[in-house]
Amino acid sequence: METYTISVLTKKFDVSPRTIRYYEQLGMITPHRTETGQRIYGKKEMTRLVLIFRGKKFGFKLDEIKEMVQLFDQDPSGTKQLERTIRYGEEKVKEVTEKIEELIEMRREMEEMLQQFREKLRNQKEE
Amino acid sequence: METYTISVLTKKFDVSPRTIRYYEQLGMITPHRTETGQRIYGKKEMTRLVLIFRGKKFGFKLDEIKEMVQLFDQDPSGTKQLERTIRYGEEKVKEVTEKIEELIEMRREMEEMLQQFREKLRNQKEE
DNA sequence: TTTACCATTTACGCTAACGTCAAGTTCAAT
DNA sequence: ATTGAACTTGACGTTAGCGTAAATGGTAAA
Repeated sequence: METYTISVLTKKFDVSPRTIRYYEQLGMITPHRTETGQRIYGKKEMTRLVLIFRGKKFGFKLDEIKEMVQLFDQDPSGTKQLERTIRYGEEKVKEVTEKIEELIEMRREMEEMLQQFREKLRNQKEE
Repeated sequence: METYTISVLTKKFDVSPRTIRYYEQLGMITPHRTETGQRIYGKKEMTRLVLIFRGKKFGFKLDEIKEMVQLFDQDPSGTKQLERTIRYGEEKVKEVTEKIEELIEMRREMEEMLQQFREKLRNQKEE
């Protein structure tokens, strides 16, 4: 079984140890410990961290990310729990879809302006 | 010519006056004033604010947004300036494109997990 | 065993992006 | 003319997300 120390993670994700411990403090990850108290991170923690940093990249707040991570990671068993999870997940998918659409619109507008600048540049060069 | 007071903007964008004034303090908008000192916001400020709030939605920091807004709004005249603006703009478009692609990948993964949960739910209901 | 590094907890510090008074001015309606 | 809402400028307060320093303990190689 693959395990990592905290220093390995700081290199893998290019963040400080403080950052990793802070996420633990918020209850987003729960690494095991050696007898002497050193943190050991397994595969589960790794996948969580990947989700966390991806979430951060898109401007989600840490407590939003915490919700999402817990949701997609705790493997709900009860029927009620399953249904709740699915509903929540569908909403999150919808939110992401909206973000995507707005970003596409944003890009369209940016390209329009760029096009105008390009034409202006052509006109200037002709004279 | 359409103009607005600050209270109209707070309703339009659903933020506090403090927020609007803070953006002015950072030099992101520069509303005109009446003789008594009241701020008046015109069309130009409106479009800037739209850009600002859109940027915020995607997790850009205010000073990043400031750069982008100034860029696409100052209508550069010199040939050198134009070329610089176009290059910068193309880079921003590229960044946005990457964000879009990653978000799409994220959504794909979310839907995969959801699909697994749905199947699990079906299996539970059959028993 | 010493050197050098990696780990731990505790705790105070810092910046961004506002919130929240306070104290005064102006506007709009009665 | 008065009243109340909306505006103004300070200035201090707050929260998230870490940074950083201090004091201490474990570990691996020479």
